[in-house]
Amino acid sequence: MKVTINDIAKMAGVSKATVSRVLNDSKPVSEEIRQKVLDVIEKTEYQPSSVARSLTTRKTKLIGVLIPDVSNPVFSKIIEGIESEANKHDYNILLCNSRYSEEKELKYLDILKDKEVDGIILNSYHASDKVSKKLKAIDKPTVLIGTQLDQTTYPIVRIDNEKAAYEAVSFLASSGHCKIGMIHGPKHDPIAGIARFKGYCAALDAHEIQLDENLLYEGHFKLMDGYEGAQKLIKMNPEMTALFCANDEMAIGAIKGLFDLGMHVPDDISIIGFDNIDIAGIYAPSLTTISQPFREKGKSAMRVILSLINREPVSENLVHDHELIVRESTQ
Amino acid sequence: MKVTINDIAKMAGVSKATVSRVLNDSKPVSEEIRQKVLDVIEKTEYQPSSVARSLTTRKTKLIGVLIPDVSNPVFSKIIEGIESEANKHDYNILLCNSRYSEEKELKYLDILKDKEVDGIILNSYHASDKVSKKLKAIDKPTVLIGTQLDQTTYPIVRIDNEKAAYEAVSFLASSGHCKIGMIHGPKHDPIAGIARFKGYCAALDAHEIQLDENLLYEGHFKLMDGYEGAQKLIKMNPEMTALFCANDEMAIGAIKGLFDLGMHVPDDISIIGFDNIDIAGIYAPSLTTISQPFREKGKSAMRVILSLINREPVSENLVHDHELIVRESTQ
DNA sequence: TCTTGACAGGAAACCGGTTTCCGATTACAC
DNA sequence: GTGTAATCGGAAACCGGTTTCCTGTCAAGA
Repeated sequence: MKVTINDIAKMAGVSKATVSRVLNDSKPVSEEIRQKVLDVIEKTEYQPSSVARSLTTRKTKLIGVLIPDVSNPVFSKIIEGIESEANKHDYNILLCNSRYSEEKELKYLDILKDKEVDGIILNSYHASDKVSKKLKAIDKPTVLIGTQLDQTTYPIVRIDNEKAAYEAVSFLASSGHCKIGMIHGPKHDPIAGIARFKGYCAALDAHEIQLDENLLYEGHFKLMDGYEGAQKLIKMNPEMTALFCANDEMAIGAIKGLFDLGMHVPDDISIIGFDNIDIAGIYAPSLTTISQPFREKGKSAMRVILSLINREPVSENLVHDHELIVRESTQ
Repeated sequence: MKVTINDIAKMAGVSKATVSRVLNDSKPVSEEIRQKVLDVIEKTEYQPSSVARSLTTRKTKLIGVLIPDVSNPVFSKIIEGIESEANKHDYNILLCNSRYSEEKELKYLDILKDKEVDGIILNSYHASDKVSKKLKAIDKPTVLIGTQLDQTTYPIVRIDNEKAAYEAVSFLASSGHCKIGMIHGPKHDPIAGIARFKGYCAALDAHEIQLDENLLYEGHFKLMDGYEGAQKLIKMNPEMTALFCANDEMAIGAIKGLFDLGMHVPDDISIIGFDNIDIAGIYAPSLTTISQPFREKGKSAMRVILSLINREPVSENLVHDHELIVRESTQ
């Protein structure tokens, strides 16, 4: 049977209150008794039950991390950042993988309430009203990563997606391209979908290039979206010389799609991605892309959660730096 | 303030025992009272505290998953499998990322004990005696994935690494290659290190090829290990026509390393990897490799844990199928 | 010497559930 | 009408900690 605080108390000949005090340094205990208690604890390898402790302290040392897809490197790197920071402060990660389903997101929010996590880090895909409402009902320290929620004021950790897209497209325009296509994300995604598209528009505008609906294709960040999108766009616009993709996966799909039509990157067409995932640097041709610090974003989010838990002031809007990384896929 | 079972009891005019019975169907309750209780629960949006429940039931519905690196797709896919199966049965994942450090592995095992998880899935990197001992002390349902631990009899979920490596190298030999190098893993890794190397030896043996120490290079599964290893091997053995790498990352590194020396895959040299990570199919040239079902392994592990928790019999050794996927990097 | 205050440590309440034990009510058989 | 069994629901113990409250002891000050 597991040894409890009562066993320790009996064996040390003290009350369990005293044992608790020794464990937590919550009140002075004479050196003599303290040593006796510590000896017994050592001998029995006693480890207090965090479940019991949580019941009284109302703290679980658990942080719920809700993301759409663990196996997507974008999210797993964020998790890694969160974990490393959490670990430093004795917090643990309750992993919630929504698989891009709103139903699962909502279900997980219920679970997080039930488990009484100390904080929630939300990287949502379906930033819906329902999610927003449920989150409010849970009423725990919450941070959003790359997510926008209406009618809420949770701190947000992000990069300036619009500016980053602006820089990417400006780079293309400055390099002499004027027929620049874009494979953008879905409209319901305010971050990777809308913001990056806005940046694209703004850059065209700044370079006095007319926005052309025929140069646009909507994808869902999957390889095949890039593959099909690139093929469709180049067929409709043989004069297109550059293509901006809202993420690296679609960019690589685009390179493949164009290759299968006999076109070569960057000789025939320049391509820029977004995110700088590992493959981007390894792929042939290596991918020009926007790099964003996923691990750092995770760490920031965790730090904000800690501040919220400790009721320290936090900034509402933590914008991380991005960087345009020029490689072989553009010219 | 949070609403508790006592509040519900008072509002419904019953005892909290009755509320508990309604919640758990643990004893018959008259329809009239049941409805009254359910109404109050609905109205108040009451959700019982899983912390309090865990204290009495001694069950946390938490599964500790200990892996070396979340951001490695190999592991994140396993996690995905675990999560999807766990979710079906109302279990949750406590994520433990050891970052390949034994110290962190041991620390996390302490945390798992402290948190009183219902089960542990261990994909260890340092399968040391200390880990083994600590695991025994925790005394919880445990499953190993791709890990060997001395002096223990935990169920193991795995593929037949030796046979898979044997098939890969046999494929090369049957294709006419007889100078076949290998970039293998470290010797302290009984699975991806030793077993795959053994398979390599066995295949050479079966094709009556002499093992040549000069054709071997030890790496740690990193891209750069493959890059440097391939360059070193080809310089020492210009006659080498095929190279088997213990994982895909090293294989891709090898392709790059050889490319930078002016050699082309597969025209000048054939390369086989291991794992079939996403990049393998996308890379140019696409990689011939051994595919293993990571998600399925995760699911299996979780199923075994569930069986252990329910005290059902389990098989000690769950071997999943692998598959040789022939692509462009071999000829 | 007596009073006062500081301080260590114990008893007990409490956190929010589950479960055992028991009593009250009702139904049924004789 | 009485005895017995079945059934529903309440009181209380319990899970393993933390914390409040209180008591007894001892030292310092008057």
